[in-house]
Amino acid sequence: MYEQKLVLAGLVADRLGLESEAVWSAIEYPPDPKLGDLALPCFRFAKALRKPPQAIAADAAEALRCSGAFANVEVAGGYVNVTLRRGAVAAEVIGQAQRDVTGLFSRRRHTGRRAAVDYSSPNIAKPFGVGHLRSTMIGQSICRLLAEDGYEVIGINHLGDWGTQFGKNIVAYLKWGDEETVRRDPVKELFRLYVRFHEEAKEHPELEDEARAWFKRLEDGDEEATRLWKWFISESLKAFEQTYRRLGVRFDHYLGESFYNDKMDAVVDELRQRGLLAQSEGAEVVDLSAYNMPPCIIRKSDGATIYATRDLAAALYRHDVLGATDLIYVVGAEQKLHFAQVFKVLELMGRGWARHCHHVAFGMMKYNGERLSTRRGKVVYLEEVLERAVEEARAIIEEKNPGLEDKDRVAEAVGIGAVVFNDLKNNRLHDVDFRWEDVLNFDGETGPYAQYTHARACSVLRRAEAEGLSAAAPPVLADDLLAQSEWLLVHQLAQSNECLERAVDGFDPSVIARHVLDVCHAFNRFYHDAPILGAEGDVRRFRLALTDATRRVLAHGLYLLGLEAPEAM
RNA sequence: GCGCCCGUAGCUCAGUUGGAUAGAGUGCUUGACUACGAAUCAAGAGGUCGGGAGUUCGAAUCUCUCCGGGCGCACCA
Repeated sequence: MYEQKLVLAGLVADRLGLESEAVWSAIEYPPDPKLGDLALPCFRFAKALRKPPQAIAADAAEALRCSGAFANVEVAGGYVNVTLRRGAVAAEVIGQAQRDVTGLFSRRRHTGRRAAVDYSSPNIAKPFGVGHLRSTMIGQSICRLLAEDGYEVIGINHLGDWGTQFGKNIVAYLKWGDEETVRRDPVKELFRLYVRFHEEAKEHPELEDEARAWFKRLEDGDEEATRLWKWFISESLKAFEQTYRRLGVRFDHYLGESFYNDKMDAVVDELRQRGLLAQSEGAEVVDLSAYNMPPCIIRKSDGATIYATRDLAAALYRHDVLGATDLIYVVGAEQKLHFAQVFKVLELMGRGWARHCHHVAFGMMKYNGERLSTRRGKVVYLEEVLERAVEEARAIIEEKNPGLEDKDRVAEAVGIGAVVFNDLKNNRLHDVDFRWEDVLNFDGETGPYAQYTHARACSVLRRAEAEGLSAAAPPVLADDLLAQSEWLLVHQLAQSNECLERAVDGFDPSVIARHVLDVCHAFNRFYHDAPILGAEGDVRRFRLALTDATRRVLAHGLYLLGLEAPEAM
């Protein structure tokens, strides 16, 4: 649709003496396809041109008609409604999808930029709950979206691998744990020990002192403490990586908080040199009152650094060492103020690139309306959610398609697809209340629906191939040979690039999820409305090519969301 | 108290950045498989876009105000 809009904008801009960009951004889609395929409301030009909108619309329509570029141009009130040469446009859109789906989605606007995306970032020795799915899958999808639009992407897992909690882990392990049990199920066992620590500490507060002492030893490089700490990390990572593999998630770097331990002094020194550091209530802070924010604490009153210091060091590392031009943080909305402070301090440190730092916030995951809290042991394990969803998928396959090959692999793809899609389809910022019924629902606006539609298209194409029919390059049909449902599908496919742009600009995978659903709906409607294999000649060739284009767009859209697209299910 | 986010159908949510008659899914009622896959499609009922005021040709969208919910507001991350 991009080409068509360019042509329209250019013609109208020339005639009216406006900027092409201004016309372009005014173009929209009519509410009813009977009105046309593109619409240009002329109200906003009235003031500048000092003419009534109707006259402007008439003038613009005249220019469009003369050009002969469109099938039909009508004026309705202050609107110009344009009907495209549908046969030609359809062939072009389908051809594009078949040659290179990526090209249908993206104009690669950001080549030459490198984005460091910080996502997932679970805490070591704590369970991977459903809540972590948000950062993980939103982050993963954003990585793919940015790469699609030309960015070079670096995915970073900023593991929570440092802090006083490790003193607690060590104490609890030495008192109540054993190597064998930890090895068997590291995360669950370490977490069990951690929860027990908190329970026992209520009765025996001296445990807290012991934990602090052990963390101090860790900071001082004590051999025993370091050994245990490293062991906890490697065991936890094994478990996390298993989950990441199931989800199809991968990182370029695992750079945990501890990685920046030796990089924070430089930050503090620079802040001091620049005169940004102030004493306040015994702590060293950057005063941000001029920006209507509380001070950013750099050093606590006991001299220790804090997470803002660490995030500053991490940002500098990502920019200076990793060469990132854009820093993306996929972290919960509750940390909004923290990131606003960190970005502001970077700016005050003279880092102009601070304006390319983005906190991609998302709402909280709740369960029965309550906040999930690992500390209080309130967790829904992600592995359990995935397992139940996969079981559900397997049961449905047994019922509907017992002869399917590769049942296990497909059940895995569909079950996990349901969970992931459910998390990506809505506005990031909404809090979500986790409900089993939502996750285990495979009908309607769901991942399995999208996967099913894809498999259905594949199925038609398989049959076509078996009959020796080609789905390659579509013929150009006469406009009136195109059924309404066919055109609506083409029109939907053609909007892929604007969806990608909106998704990238807003760091919002849900735009793609919605688009995938819209394509599915349009395809299924077309599928019911028009026989594909039962048609003949050019019409059949066209419909097969359209089916093939749809299949490609769906597979790619699902990829951008991090879902698999099985060819049968 | 201050700041940010959210409020649209019974429920979960879209709404192309101020445009035409506010749309999906789900649930409910109903129709379509001897049919290229029914994990599908179609039809119906269901709305004071939280309330009120303002801005203008035009507001779910922008401004103000009130109500309701969430999150944050210095030594946890």
